[in-house]
Amino acid sequence: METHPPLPRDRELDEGTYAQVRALITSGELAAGSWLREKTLAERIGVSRTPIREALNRLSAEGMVEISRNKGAQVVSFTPDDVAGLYDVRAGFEPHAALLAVPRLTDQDVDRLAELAAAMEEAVRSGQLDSLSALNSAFHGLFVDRCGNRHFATALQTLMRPAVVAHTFRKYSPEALNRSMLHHAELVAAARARDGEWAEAIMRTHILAARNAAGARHDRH
Amino acid sequence: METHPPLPRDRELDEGTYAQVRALITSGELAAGSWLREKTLAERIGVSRTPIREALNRLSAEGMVEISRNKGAQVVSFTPDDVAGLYDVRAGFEPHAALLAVPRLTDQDVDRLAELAAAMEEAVRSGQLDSLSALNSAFHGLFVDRCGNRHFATALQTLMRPAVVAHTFRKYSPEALNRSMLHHAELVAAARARDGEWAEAIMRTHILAARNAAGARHDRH
DNA sequence: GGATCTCAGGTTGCATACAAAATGCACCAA
DNA sequence: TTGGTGCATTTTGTATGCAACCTGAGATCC
Repeated sequence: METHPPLPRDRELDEGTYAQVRALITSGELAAGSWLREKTLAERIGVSRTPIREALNRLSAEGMVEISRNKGAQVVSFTPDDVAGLYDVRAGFEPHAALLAVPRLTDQDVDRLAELAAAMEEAVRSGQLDSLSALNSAFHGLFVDRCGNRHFATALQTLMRPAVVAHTFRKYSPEALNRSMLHHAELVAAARARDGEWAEAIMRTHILAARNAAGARHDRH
Repeated sequence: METHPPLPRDRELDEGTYAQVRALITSGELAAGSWLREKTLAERIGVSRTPIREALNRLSAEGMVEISRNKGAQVVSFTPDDVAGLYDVRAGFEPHAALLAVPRLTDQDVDRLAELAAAMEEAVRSGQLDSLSALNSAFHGLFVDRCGNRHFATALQTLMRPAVVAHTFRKYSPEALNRSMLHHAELVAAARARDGEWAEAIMRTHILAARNAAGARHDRH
């Protein structure tokens, strides 16, 4: 008996409801602070409330949305101090991840980094600042994924995902934007040389520069 | 006999399905690797499958359980390398959390730390090694919670929660166990003096000692 | 005898229905 | 006008039913 051919319509479920809701947030379609109504999202994505609730719970655990009991979920909004804290912490964690990851990178990984860096430069040239965020988080995410420690990776992703919400390249001056691209290129070079310490150093530089570019310097208390 | 010392119920008390499921894991009642059947848990806790599913999703996002699609959830299990990696990362970042947290502690916070440290010593004296894990994670969690950076706190908790599953004081030698208690006492002293740098130093010592006591030394490449 | 197929049991994924809680607004009184 | 009160609507929280899927045991075929 030949089996039923699988209905060829499952392409719309790329990665599931969770990814779609997250995309609505990272794309900026749902701004920081806006409410995420279960029914609205359910109709928009075309599923029932149940998978929406699961997605919101997961996003809440990851820090991208905040849920108040019996009141619903809203996209996290950041005080300037939150943003500053985020950069501080990233400045602490991500260079360490780079140090761990670089010696483990495959040649394909390095090529992918180069590809992403090139795509970002192209995006800057053509003024497509919106697509930068996704590329940038893929670039940084690769270092995190390859750090060789499962739990460090998930913790770091928990840390970085809300950063995507807060981070916008639109605040950058042309000069800062250019410097950021140079950092990416140098990270690729360090990766290609499999020099973890070099990567660690430039990553730290990169994040501290970003902290300034985003106007997120801390006032020392 | 007095078997009810001030248990760590400062956060959400047992109200909440999530907390109850987590308690089953942290208490060791559900060992690493064992399956978490939704129906079984639902009957055991006395709710329907829906809140159980939400709890499992959240625990999955926090790294304490692993969910395979259509197959169910199981308590996360650790390779020795995972455990070693966890200690490495904690050694890197928890001392920093202590440095940030100590100047912000209230007097009540310090009293709570002292209370927890005393409860742990009592547990050691009476051989109740099982209750140590919960007390210990409450103790460390307080430093993390008070570090003054929301995102740093959630990331570190994501990192530490699975560690609770892996961490067992049963591997400790009596000597190591005793040293660990002394570290806690010294952390309380540093906290009472509001000396962040002292706390940072002893916290780092504490974690590196724990790494050895748990037999989780890395081969550094 | 060994491998494959079929089917039954059980488990998860999703949709729907209902209960509980919160919000907003009209209305009333001071 | 202003402040409070009660009701109606909206929204979330939970329970339950059903379909899809995975797993394992027994039958079947070579």
